[in-house]
Formats: sequence, C-alpha cells, structure tokens
Amino acid sequence: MSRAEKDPEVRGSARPTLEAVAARAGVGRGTVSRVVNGSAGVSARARAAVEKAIAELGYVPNRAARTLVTSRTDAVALVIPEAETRLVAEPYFSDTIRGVTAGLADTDMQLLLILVRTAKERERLAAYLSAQRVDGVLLVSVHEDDPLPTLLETLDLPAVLGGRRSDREPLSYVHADNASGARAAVEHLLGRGRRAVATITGPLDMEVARARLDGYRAAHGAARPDEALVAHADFTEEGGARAMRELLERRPGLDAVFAASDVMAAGAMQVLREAGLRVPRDVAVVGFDDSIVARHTDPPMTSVRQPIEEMGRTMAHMLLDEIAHPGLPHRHVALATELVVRESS
Amino acid sequence: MSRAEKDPEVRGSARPTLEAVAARAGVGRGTVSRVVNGSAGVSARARAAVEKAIAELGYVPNRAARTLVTSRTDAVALVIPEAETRLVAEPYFSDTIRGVTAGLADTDMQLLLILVRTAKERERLAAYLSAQRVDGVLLVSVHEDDPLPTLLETLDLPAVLGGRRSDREPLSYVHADNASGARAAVEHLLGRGRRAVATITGPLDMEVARARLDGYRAAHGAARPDEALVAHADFTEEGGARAMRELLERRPGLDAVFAASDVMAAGAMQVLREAGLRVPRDVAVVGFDDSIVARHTDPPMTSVRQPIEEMGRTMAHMLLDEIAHPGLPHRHVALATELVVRESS
DNA sequence: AGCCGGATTGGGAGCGCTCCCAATCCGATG
DNA sequence: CATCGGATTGGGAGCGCTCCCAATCCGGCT
Repeated sequence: MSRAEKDPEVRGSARPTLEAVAARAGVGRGTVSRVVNGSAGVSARARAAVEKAIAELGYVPNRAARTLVTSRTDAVALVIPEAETRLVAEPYFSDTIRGVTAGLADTDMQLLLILVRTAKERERLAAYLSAQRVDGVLLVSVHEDDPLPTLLETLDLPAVLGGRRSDREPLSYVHADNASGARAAVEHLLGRGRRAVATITGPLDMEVARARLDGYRAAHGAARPDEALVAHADFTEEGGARAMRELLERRPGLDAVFAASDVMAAGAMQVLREAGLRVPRDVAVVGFDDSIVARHTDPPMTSVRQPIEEMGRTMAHMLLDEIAHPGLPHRHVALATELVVRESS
Repeated sequence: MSRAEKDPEVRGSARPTLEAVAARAGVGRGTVSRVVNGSAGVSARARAAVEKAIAELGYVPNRAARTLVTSRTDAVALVIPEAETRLVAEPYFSDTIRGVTAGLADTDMQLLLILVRTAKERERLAAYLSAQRVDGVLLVSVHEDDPLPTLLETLDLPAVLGGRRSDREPLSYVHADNASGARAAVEHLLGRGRRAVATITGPLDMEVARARLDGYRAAHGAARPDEALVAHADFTEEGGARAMRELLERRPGLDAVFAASDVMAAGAMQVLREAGLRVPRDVAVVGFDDSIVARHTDPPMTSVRQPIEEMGRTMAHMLLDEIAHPGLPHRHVALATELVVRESS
C-alpha cells in the first residue's frame, strides 16, 4: 500500500503554502509574495527572513493558484500537424523540439506538445486555445489553407509560425531562406556544367515548396527553364520516385535533379539506379534538409542544410517577446541555409 | 493596435464562468458543475437547460480553478534526456511522441514535454515534479544510475518508464523484448551459415544494451561465443565504426556482425566497405531498430524492428490507469520485436 | 390528509495566490 | 520636538471551481 493512501497529508495538502512561509518568517503574505516574485520594495531584513523560511520549508508556489488570479499560465503550446511527423525529414521534428526547448530553457515556461491528427482534433484545439490555457502558440509546418493561424490572429493570442503561409504572412514567423537555398543548389549544379537540371517539388500548397521552386527558377536567370523539367510530388520517398520516373520519361536526357527534400531525392536516386543511370556520373542529385538520409544514401547526397534547431530557438524567443510585450509588431525572420556538398553532385 | 489593448474584456475576463452559466440556465452552481463533470443526480430538465446555456455562452471550464480545488492538473510529463534525442535512432523520438499522444488522445490530458539537458536542469526537474504540477510522468531511455526513477518512487507519483533500469525494475515499464529480438537476429545469421558472428553493443549502463547482448549470447546456446567477437560502443555511428575496426583487428575472419542499433551498424558497414569487405558476401550485417537508416544503407540493412509507437501508446494507457487507480500494482509489459530481413544478411 | 425517504438542488466554504490600499515606520527637515 | 513623505508592510478581497451539507421536492404509502 502506498504512503499516499494511508496518509493523505503526504501528497498534496502537506505542501507548505505562502501563508505558512509568512508565518514562519514572521511577516505578512504580501511580503512573501513580493519576495517570491522579485518585486521591489522589500527590506533586506524581511527578504532574508523570507528566503530562509522558503528554504527551510521547501516552499514551491502553487501554479494553479497563481494562474487563477493572474490568468497567465506560464505555458506555451507547440502545435504540430501529425502528418508532418511522418513526412517531413526525420530530424526536423526532434531538432525543432530541441531548439524550442533550448529557447525556453531559462524561463519557467512549460512546453505543451500538441499533435493534431484529425479535423476533429483540430476543432478541439481551437476550443482549447480559445480557452486561454496557454500564453502563446508555436505553429510549425503551416499549409496555405490552414485555419489555425487565422484563428490565432482573431484570438489575438501571441503566436509564432515556423514557416509562413505566403509571402504576405501577417503573423510573426521564422523560416529558412528556402529560395536562396534552392537557388544555391541549382547554381551549384549548373556551375558544374549540368545542362538539364530538373526539379522535384513539394506540395505547392506549402510556401516552402513554392519558395524552393522559385529558387530553382531564379537560378536559371533570364533563361526560363524547360517546364517539362519540373515534376510535382509530396515530400515522400514514393512521391519522389514517381516524379523521377515522370521526368525520365519526359526528358530522358536530363543530367541533374534538385529535389525539394532529401527523402524525395532518395526516392529519385533509387529510380535512377533502377534505370541504370549512375549518380553523379549520369545524373547529379541534390536534396534539401541535410537530414540523416542524405548522409546515408549511396553515394552520400549533396543537400541544402537549414538550421532547424536555431529556427526553433528563435521561434521560442520571439514568442516570449510577444508574450512579454503584447503591443509588439509582428516580426519576420529568415535564417540562411547552407549547401553541403557530397558525392552525389 | 490589438483589440486586447483597447478592451481588456476581450481577452480573459470576458469568458463566461460557471456562475454565468448557472444564472442563464436558472439553476445553481452545483448543478452546472455536476453537468459539466458528468456526475449523476441531475434531472433531465436541469441537464438540458444547463447544456443549452453552455452552448449559448460557449462556456469552457477554467482549468486553473479546477486544479486549485481538486489538485489534479490533468497533465502528464514526458521526460526525455536531451542527449538521447541526438543518439538514438532518429524516428525513435517522433514515434514515441506520436504513440504517447495517441494514447492520450481521448482524454483531455495535456502532454508536457520536458527535455533534460544538464545536471542543473535535472535538479530543477526534481523540484518541478515534487511540486505536483503533473498527474504522472513518462520517462524514456533510463540509464541504470538515473536518479529520477527513484525520485518518482519516493514521491509516489504515478510513473511509467520506457525501458527499465534492470530486470528487477520495481516501477511500471514498457519495453521491447530486446533479448528475443537480438537472439532472433543472431539465430538468423547462424541459420544462414555464418560461423563467426560478432556483436557491437550499446553502452552497458543501459539495460537495453545488456539485454541485446544477452540475446546475442543466448543465440549461441551452450556454445559460449568467443568473447573477442564482442565489442562495446555507445549507439553512435562513430562508435560503431570504431568497434568494427577493433573487431576486424581481433578477428579478421569474422563473417557476420550484429549491431545493437542501426546507426552503429551503418558505421560498421562503412568500415567494412573501406576494408574492402563486401556486405553481405564477406560479412553479413544486422542492425536493431529498423530505423530510417536501415532502409537507406547500401545494401539495405536487415534489422530488428521494435514497435515504438505502440510502446508509447501503451505507456500512456498504463499511466492513465495508474493515475485513475492509485493503488494499482506496478505492471511490466514487453512488446515483441520482429526481424525485418533485407539484403545485408 | 399526513408522513417518509430518496432524488434533486442551492449555495457557503475554501483551495493558494496576487493585487491593492490603508496603516505603519523611520530618517530627515524646519 | 513636531511634521512630512517615501519606504515598507499587513491583510482583505476575490480569481472560478469543487465539495459537501442542509434544504427542498415529490411520488407513494398508511
């Protein structure tokens, strides 16, 4: 039998309250509260007495009581569409979380993780967020038609997006400079003498996918690239494979492919191999994300690295700012990408 | 200027309270509370009136107020040592989270994600958990000397571990049947005629690593395997490579390797290739985890799959049980693994 | 008609904290 | 020595909810 069952005092009610600390320190509740919250206007003597009492009693403030009166929750939510956790290049997920956690580390903000899987859950989430249970929201992997950002806007709840819906995104966001990254990748291919550089895009209802396609086009300068060299996919390996087959059928002479994700690039490499084409000899391949997949393909894949962990950290910092200063105008941050050259190009 | 600034009523205080619902429905607070919490003893008439009022007002209970009086928080924490998010095979992290989320889906439990990075943070966490801010704790990737499980025990806080510290683990846990999985892998190699099967272990202060090593030994039956065929590493790719070099030096004639993780196996395959040995012709390789890495090595790797998402789901369910029924004896659940045969063996 | 007991109901008390104001203290000033 | 004002302090009020008990209601029975 657990101690808690025998003696209800052990868990819960036994914990010292503000009042107990006040009594022990021989001061009033107000003074203890001031010390705990670091407000000014407490004499050194009183402060010392309170701190001593706190230490002796092992006092920890009751968060619920505080929330009840201040209506701050000291919690932020990280909302991730469930589907993304499967599709997106693997480390994306953990890197984001790691970054966000790091950004929150010196705060005593709690991180609530919310995976949204179904439309039903999405609705529940709306109710949830409306109910003020968090001080702010981080939202990653937004699609263009995602209703959540709009909801956050109307709720006037501090929020920072990872990525943006379009280039006119009103909410604060952090994203990688996808267009430049893609452009650098394609320029790299062209610079190595490739002539017919194809691309495999992500789903075009995501701005990341569009931006990478734009970068691909921009790399061609005034010379509009052959539209038959553009194939659309969905960030999955199978999608990448399918797109590669299409491309080979349409333009058998292509000599390079830029895929908007490593996973798609891996699918493409598979198809190339099956078609008897060698990488990079016959067809050079560049991916995007520099995920773990890129390092393990054969040959190892050239890829565009995005600083995902830093993005998470930045998002967290921006959110804390917005929470602390509600009037703040929204901010838009783009972080640089970096081309990591390996043997596939 | 945001609406909230102009009109403080918009955010927060404007939300209807229990009292408001009661007034609107023409009943007392108690009745509304009973309806909201689904307790019995409410007439159909009253219930209908209350439900109508709730819908009209868009009432959502204030969690903090409820927590304050019940001292339930309706939140559980998932604690992950930060280091693991880097080392462990990538999808582990997201699969676990996905599983836990799924297991919590029909509840209105919140999931708090806590990444512990430093010893300092670990201490803070102790204070945090002692402060009753969650109803229960999920703890993954425990090391033998981890002080947290013991803390949870003394706090008498509902907890479920992912993995166990030893085979005498008192706390509830869910783990994969590592020994059987490893055994199956090695038997598979022996069954294909391999004679000198080496193994690369994980850090032996983790029970998973020990269990997989035990499985390796068990597969050899009465015939104790040559101890020179056992090399220790740390679940990293570099560690796997280093161990492989050691093994090749000690026993150049080995014809198979079972690594306790895919990532280590990938490192080993790299070394084998550099040594001019072909996989699987000269040396067969089997990994553990069946992570994304296994599918992308060259050749694709045979690996032992563990049902990580299901483990997460099971952990969540068990925790909910322990929270609901505090007296419950601790439970230990082992989930079966499965050998996925690919070209590396 | 009067009474009984179970079903239903209302609302006081109180959870632990912050906010805020009135009270007190104390050194400095005239 | 009286007065003044800023610094410090104590504690009432109240946040929104659940718990619980006393009060009320009502159908059935004598």
